This record gives sequence, structure tokens and C-alpha cells, in this order.
Amino acid sequence: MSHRPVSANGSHGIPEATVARLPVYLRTLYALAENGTATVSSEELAVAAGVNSAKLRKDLSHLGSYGTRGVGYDVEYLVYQVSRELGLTQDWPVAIIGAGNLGRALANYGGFASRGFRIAGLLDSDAAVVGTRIAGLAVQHSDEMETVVRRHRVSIGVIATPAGSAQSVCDRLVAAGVTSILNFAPVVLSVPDGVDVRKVDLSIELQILAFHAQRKASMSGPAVQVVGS
Amino acid sequence: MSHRPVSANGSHGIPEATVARLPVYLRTLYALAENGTATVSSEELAVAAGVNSAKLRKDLSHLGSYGTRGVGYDVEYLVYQVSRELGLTQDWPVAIIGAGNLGRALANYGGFASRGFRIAGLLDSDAAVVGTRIAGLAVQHSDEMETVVRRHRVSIGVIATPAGSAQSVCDRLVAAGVTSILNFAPVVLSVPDGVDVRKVDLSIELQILAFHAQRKASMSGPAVQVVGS
DNA sequence: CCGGCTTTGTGCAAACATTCACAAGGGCGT
DNA sequence: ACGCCCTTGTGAATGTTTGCACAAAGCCGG
Repeated sequence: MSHRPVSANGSHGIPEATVARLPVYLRTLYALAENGTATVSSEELAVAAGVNSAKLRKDLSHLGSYGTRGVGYDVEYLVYQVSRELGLTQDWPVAIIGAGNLGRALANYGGFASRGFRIAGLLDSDAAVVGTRIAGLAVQHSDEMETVVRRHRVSIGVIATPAGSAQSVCDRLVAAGVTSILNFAPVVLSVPDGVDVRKVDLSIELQILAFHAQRKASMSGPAVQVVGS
Repeated sequence: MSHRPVSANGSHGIPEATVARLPVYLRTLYALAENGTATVSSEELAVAAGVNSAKLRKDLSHLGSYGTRGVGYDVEYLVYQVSRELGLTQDWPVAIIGAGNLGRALANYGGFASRGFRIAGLLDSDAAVVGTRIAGLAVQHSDEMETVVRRHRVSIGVIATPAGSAQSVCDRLVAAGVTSILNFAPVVLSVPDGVDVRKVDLSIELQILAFHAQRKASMSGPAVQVVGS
């Protein structure tokens, strides 16, 4: 998935597949904690997180031995350990580029600011939008990108611009020092080594669903599942 | 990723990893076609799509032998073949539940309607939003969900509601006949067998980036890369 | 203090995915 | 018509992920 090959897997090296699931466990653990649950077994947590319990145990085992045999995991303690592993015990200033529908949705998204992510800037190149307040934040002009990144030590940039400007915005972010990018524009970004890109593409997800839907449709269609005559 | 295990791999069975990349190839091919390119080699296409060329060839080989040795692939023909495989030669009516910031962003998203996906309905439970027009579409009340699904034969539902109502919306969609769901709410949906769920979670993507960013930060930190004394 | 019950942590094997490297095949110039 | 050159399609090797199944380990009741 366009990621460095976990270089040598040396010091501790958590598998990428595991990293992708940790946030799900974390969210599930928060829900349990709010619920008043103090202790949870791998089986219960696995069901709530929608995975197999053996997988969950192996995933957690990469962080250390934080469970108690015969009992399970202490919810609060596990929340802390997972958070620490994900780097959520520190604050991550984020810059959002593009204050269109999507950028606005992102700025207003609660789960965004909640877990250690702070919106350091919301930028747009459209003069008509600059200056308006969204989620308590004044939209700044794209010209300020470098200033905002440097002043707030932004290391994560979110690209919510049209496809056409995504690559140039990306280049400017990287030049200003951003090393992690979350890209919502439907283009393949090219970045230098050492910069991490993750993409979210609504259209791709729909197409994958369409593929499976088509498969399902052709199953109950002609020449399959013909029972009896 | 929470998908049926490609049951028996019988008739043709394209690997899930390949299916997830086909939309990227398709988008790249469209860009090439608009560019006037008639023929493309696996190497060129792979670079443009951001993957390894051997992987691309193996992926395409699952659809059939559509290339010409010594020459490459005919762009237009490949577009057709990939589209057909993904089920995009037919029309997919989609219902979006939730007309908040995200639902609105989705409805306005161009790439949405472009490739065979048609918004059959945009629903919300908030009476203040019902009736307003978004992207040329009147928002309907959630009570209409079943009616809309049945009338337009919707098989793909998009959940863009708050986490709290996601599961119940999901249940209603499934009961009305929807078998594919794209979930933007930060919860694990539980669905009966035969229903496909894909999730998009902004917060999870950010957390994965934070993990890698933390790792990068600790690399250039103390006790690593000490050159010389 | 001990034996039984429960649940973790993990060795191992199978499934899946990626990458290399090259034989098979097709066009093009002569 | 022939042979050269280029690119596909794919066997085999390697790496990653999953899931089973069970030994190791902690708690609790007696």
C-alpha cells in the first residue's frame, strides 16, 4: 500500500496490517471504557472490533504482554498502550488544504480533533472563502501554506483540493517540511522518499463494492444454483 | 479486510488485492485516453498508477490476455475491459443517508456520478434539512428510506450519519434490500452474511500516519544515525 | 496450598500477495 | 520471408498475513 517495506523489521517493527487495525481496537476500547467496562477478554474485544480473536491477540502481542491470562485485558491500561504505540500521546498539528465541501466536512468532523489531532490551519485558494469561519477557524489563503506549516510545525497535511491542484499543493507541503500526507484527491501523488502518503478515494470504494455486487448478482442469475429441474 | 474469502476461487476469482487496484488503473487509463494516448506499456501504466509493473501485469492477466507483446495495451480497449470487470458498464443507483457536511460533500462529489453511479436519494432525519436542494437533489426524510430503496432498486447504500445512528440505518437499509454498504461512520457495523461493508474512516487514516510519523521522528532522534564521534 | 478453570501468547502451517526473471509471442524493418 | 527487438504473461521464489490449536500462566474456590 505505497509504504516503505518496514525497513529490516529491526528494533520492534509492527506489521503494517496490525498498525492498520490498532485504531479500530482503540476506538472499540474507548467505547468499552465509556460503558464502564474495566476488563475485556480477547474474544469480547475481537467481536466488538469485528475481527478474529487470535488475530487480535497476535496484534496486541506485538506491543508487549499487556494481558492477564485467565482474565483478559485492563481496558484503561490497554487504551494507554495502544495510544502510545500509535503516537497519540503527543499532539499532531494538521493542516487542511481546500475548504470546499470536503474540507469543511473534515474541519467539522469531531473525531478529528478528539484524539491528539489539532487543526493548525484551514487553507483555500478561493478568495471568496478566505476569511470565513469554519468550525471556529478562519480560512486562510493558500499563500500562507508555508508560513502555517513552519509556524505550527505541521507534519501532517490533508489534501482536500480538486484533483488538478493536488500534486502542486503536495509539492509545496513537502517543500515546507510536511512528511505525512492524507490525500482525498483522486490522483496518484508522487513524493520523495521519506514522505508517507495515504489516500482516501470515495469513488474507488464504490467501484470495489460494485465489483462484489455484480458478482453477487451473477450468482443468483442464470445457470447457477439451479436446484432440481 | 472483512470480505468473504473469495469462496473456492472457482469460476474466475480475482484476488481481492487486485480488485482494489483495478479502479486506480481505470482512473489512470482515463487520464491517458484524455491525453490522446492510444497505447500504453505495462511499465508506463504502472508508473502512472504508482505500482510495480510486474504486479500490474499480473493483475491485468486475471481479466484475460488483453495486451499485445512487444507493443503494450490499447488504452480504450483496456478501459472497457476493466470497466466491465468492475461492473461499471451498468448503472448503480446509490442512496446516501445523512445530509450533514459529509453527505453534502459526497453528493457534490463529481467523480461520484461520473462512472456509473447515480444518486437515487439523499436522506436525512433532520426536518430542517429535508426539502433543501443539494447538487440538484431534494433531501428526503429518512422515513422514505425503504420507499427510495425499493423504488429505485438501490443496492448500494452510503452511510454518512453520526456514529450513533449508523447501525440502525444499516439495519433498515439491509432489510429494504441493500446488499452493499459504504460506511463513513466510525463504528463497526454488523450485517448478515451476503452483505458487503466497506468503511472509510478519516480518523483511522490519520492515526496510521501518526504511527509512521512517530517512527520517523524517533529515527533521527537520539542514539540513531550517530555519524562520527 | 493445591487443582481446576479460564484466557493469554505463540509455534506452526496454510493461504494470500509480491517480486523476480525469463520464455513465449508479436510487430517491424529489411 | 526472416530475424531482431520489445513487451507481455507467468512459473517459481520470497515475503506477509491469517488462523488453528495448545502449552504456559494467572486467578479462585475449597
